Amino acid sequence: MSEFEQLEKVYDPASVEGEMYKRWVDAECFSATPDDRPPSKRFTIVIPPPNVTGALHLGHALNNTLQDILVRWHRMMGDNTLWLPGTDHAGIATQAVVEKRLKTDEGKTRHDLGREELVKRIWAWKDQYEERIVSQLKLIGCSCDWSRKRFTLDDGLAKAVRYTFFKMFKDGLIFRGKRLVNWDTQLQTAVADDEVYHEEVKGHFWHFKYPVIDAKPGEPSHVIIATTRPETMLGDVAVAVSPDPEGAIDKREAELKERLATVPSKEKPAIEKQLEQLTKRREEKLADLVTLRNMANDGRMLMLPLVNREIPLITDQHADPLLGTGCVKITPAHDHNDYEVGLRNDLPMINMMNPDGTVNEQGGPYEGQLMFDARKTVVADMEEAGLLDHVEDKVIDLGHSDRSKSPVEPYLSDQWFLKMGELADAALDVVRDDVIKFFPARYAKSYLDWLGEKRDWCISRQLWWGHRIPVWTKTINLTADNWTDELQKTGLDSLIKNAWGDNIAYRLERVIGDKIENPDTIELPITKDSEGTYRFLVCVAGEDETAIEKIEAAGFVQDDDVLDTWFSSALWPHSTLGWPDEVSDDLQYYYPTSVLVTSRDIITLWVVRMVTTGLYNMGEIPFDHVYIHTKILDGRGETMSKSKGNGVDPLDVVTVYGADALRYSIAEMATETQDVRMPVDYICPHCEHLTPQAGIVPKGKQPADVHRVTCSKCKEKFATQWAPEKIKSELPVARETSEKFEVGRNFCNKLWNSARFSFMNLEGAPCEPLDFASLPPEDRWILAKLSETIRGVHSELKQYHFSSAIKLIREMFWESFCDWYIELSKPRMRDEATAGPAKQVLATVLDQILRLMSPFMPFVTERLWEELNRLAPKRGIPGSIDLEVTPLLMLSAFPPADGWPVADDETIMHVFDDVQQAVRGIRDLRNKCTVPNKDRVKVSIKSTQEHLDLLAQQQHVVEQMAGASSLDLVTELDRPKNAGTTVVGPLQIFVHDISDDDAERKRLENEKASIEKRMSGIESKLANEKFVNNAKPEVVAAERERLAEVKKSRDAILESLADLGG
RNA sequence: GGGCGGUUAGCUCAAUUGGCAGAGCGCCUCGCUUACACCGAGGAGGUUACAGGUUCAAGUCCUGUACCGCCCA
Repeated sequence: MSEFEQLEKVYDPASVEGEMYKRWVDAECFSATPDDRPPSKRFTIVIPPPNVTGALHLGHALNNTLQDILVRWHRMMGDNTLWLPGTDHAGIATQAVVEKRLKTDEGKTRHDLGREELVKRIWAWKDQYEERIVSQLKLIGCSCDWSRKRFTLDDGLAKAVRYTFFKMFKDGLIFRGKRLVNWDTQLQTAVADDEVYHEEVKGHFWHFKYPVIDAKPGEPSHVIIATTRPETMLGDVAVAVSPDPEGAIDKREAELKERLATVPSKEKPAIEKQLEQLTKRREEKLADLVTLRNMANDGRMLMLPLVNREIPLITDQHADPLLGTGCVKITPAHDHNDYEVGLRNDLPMINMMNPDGTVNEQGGPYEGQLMFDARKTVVADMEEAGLLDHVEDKVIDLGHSDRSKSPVEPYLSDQWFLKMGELADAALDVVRDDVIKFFPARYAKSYLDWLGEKRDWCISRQLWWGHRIPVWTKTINLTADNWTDELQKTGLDSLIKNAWGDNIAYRLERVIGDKIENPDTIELPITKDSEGTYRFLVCVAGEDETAIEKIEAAGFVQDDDVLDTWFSSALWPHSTLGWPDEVSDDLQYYYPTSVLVTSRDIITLWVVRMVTTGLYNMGEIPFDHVYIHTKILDGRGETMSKSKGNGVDPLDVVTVYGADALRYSIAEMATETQDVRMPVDYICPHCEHLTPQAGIVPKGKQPADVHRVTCSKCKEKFATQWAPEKIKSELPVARETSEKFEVGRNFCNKLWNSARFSFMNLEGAPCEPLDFASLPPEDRWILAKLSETIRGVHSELKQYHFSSAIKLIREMFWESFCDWYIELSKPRMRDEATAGPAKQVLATVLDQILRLMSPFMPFVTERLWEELNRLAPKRGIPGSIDLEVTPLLMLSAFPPADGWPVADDETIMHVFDDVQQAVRGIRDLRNKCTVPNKDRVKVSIKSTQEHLDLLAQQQHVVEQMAGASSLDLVTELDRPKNAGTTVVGPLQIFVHDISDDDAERKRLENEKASIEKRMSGIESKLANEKFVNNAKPEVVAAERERLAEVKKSRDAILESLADLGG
């Protein structure tokens, strides 16, 4: 006992983690360089770049821990392994947080600052949070090649973005068009569908009358429409009715009748009621609906009140004859459904809103009012005009911008789009053909379904933070006579002749009214027929400053918009490796990457787009595998998010429990199908009492920010980590954590202590060839167990089954190695005659355990490896289990994929299992009869000679582990007096002098009852002819065997009862 | 409205192809046995959400219902 005494009794992560990480960095363990290893021995992951909006939370910890496990595993398997880190600029999200901060801290808006200054502020924010993010990743042990860290806005990536955009523009894949988008009136930008969340709010359903112009006899003088957004009537262009009201009602009736026939009787009344209502509707409304339909077909017009515009009554399937009056107003520029109706019926699209959410000139007298204010005035005016029929209350599912939390307005605006048709086809094929595999496989469906729709991708955002669209525009009037002069004047002639080089592409759009003609059909020269207003779009690739200067000098103006963040992240797997630079060894060597590790909600946003652009730019898929991992939800099953304030900072977990504990727990949580719930607690900074977060953070999608919390015990106030700096400076900040991480901490401590025990005994451990057959059974057993576990871990990790892999390790380590093997080694270590091989096997097994655990728990294992190297520098069993010992664990070889076949031993596994059963039987008896732990007991086991022979080899195991002073193995035995009795398989066990007859009889009666219950179950199964005839023969045979075993046990119990004088 | 998941012990989750429903935590009993009380030994705890169906046999397959996530409209 010398050096190893310095190991503390309890593992202290803080004293180890920083030192170990530094050691790895100093040894350049993380850096990757192309070499001559073949593609099968390369492993690459590009990190899903965390966005720089804020610090990382547990979801990121999970995502990155799993990547690190894979990366460390492959590195230890000898693969040339690269994990490329970086961050994402996250356009709207980051701009929004900075703007919010600007507002709260300085009361300013972005317009007060101007574009340049705001972008400067965002860069500062980015620098701050990127640093924080990187430090968080390092703290949890991520072995990224930090020298290759990238950011989606850095120069290399900007270049990739411009080249891609240029190529797409040139290939005619990018176009500009009017599109209905979700408009955030506060941030004044379009927001993507995924940035909109829906929330039910209380609203109203206003029923308005629109007068019919020149109603014929028998026709109504007005139609009634209902709307939840009355102000949008200013943009109405039609009213639609059902083209086939009879048919629609008939169809619904038929459906209901069919359901009525099949549903259980208790549900029938509800359907009958619906049928009744349907019949009533047919009687009361059908005639009116038919009249309206006929009016529409006859071209009847309506007078739109307030703005006095004539609009047509039309038929369209969007109008549901079963709802309301069957009439629906059509506002194509302000409603997604109506937009479709507008396209179908070639209706004009009247945009009645300004970007700031006020009514524009189309709203006539309402111009300048905020949409919400216009709602009130419109309703009041309609009422005054006698055109308000009635109002009802209604709950409305209203879309809100995730960024500003304000309701979004559907809004018709100019946007840039990427045509998805052909791009999507290619990306669909690679997944259909299994060139890219999803784990779990079912997620391929999400990918295919979404991409199959081939919806054009809106790539423009009205923001200041991001890659600015590299297109310059100028509008000119051209006639057949002047066009050559005009082009020359602006310098466009040389452009068209391509005199400015390969870095320029242009396109002409003809402007007709507020519509833009399909640019594909526009060609020069201009003729009499094609005279008119043209918009010239010029796209510049790369950073051709000369070209840009010329264009701008000619009066061209660069587009204000920036690209959707996903446009740059779509290029991430190849742009980070050096594309589009032609000479890039990295790109050649490491692309395609091996696996993308991410969460399912990002499949359509990101995975799809990486595949698309990877194929487009590289002609190759970006990764072979996509592993979709679980999501961590809070204790109530809600997604954790910074804005909700229910997230957990991994740093808190690392501080309280240690990085390895965090990683262990995460690996254990990473199961195949389930999201995991994690009840979170605040740790009171005053009294350390845990206050559950669930009771504090309000439920729902749009909760109030939680900044101050009162401790549920000491009633002192503290701040949450998501609170603004001001509050944090006034109140102590509570750490957030979850007891789930205790599991990991305990595991680390167990490992630490089992190693500590080993170190106390390992000094002078030999390393010489050993004859397996001559080893004691526990050695052969633990080595067989180890081999089996190694194989299992490989197999599970190959399928990304992290939880199963760590579970196998846990079972082998804790239940086999600690609970049995170490215990059994104790007496051997004290005896010089047996200590040699015992030390050698212990060192070997511990060596392999550390290697197995290293990818999961790199810090503690590295520290223990250091100690193991000191005490037993040579390990393994030469000729059988050859181990190369390297100074750093993370660079040593992982146990081989096939385990150690030399150690595989089915027989010993079975026999040892039986012995364990016997020991547990005795321990159970001891416990039930409350025998103190210290007391040795006399044990007799009665069985057949065959069983006893096997048991005899392991007599010492039973004696030691069951606390037996002696163990008699006999074929015949009279029941010893006051013995506790039990039956384990073929063994009848007697523990002497621990019971009395009455208690024993009672226990045996209970056992008899339960065993007879089992027996009769099997008997009735076997008595069933159908089972015997239909079930697989091996199943029937297994049942017969079970029955025989159970019968034997029952007989043994009966015998014991008889001996008791029953 | 459509799609994908989920509902199993008090809690968090497992359960290969349909074939004896498991683990960890918590709980109960006992134990500070010289690695570890962040531990050890033992134990209790289940109508697998609900209603039908297929099958010799259903947590697992089929149909429907309810509730919870998420994605897409």
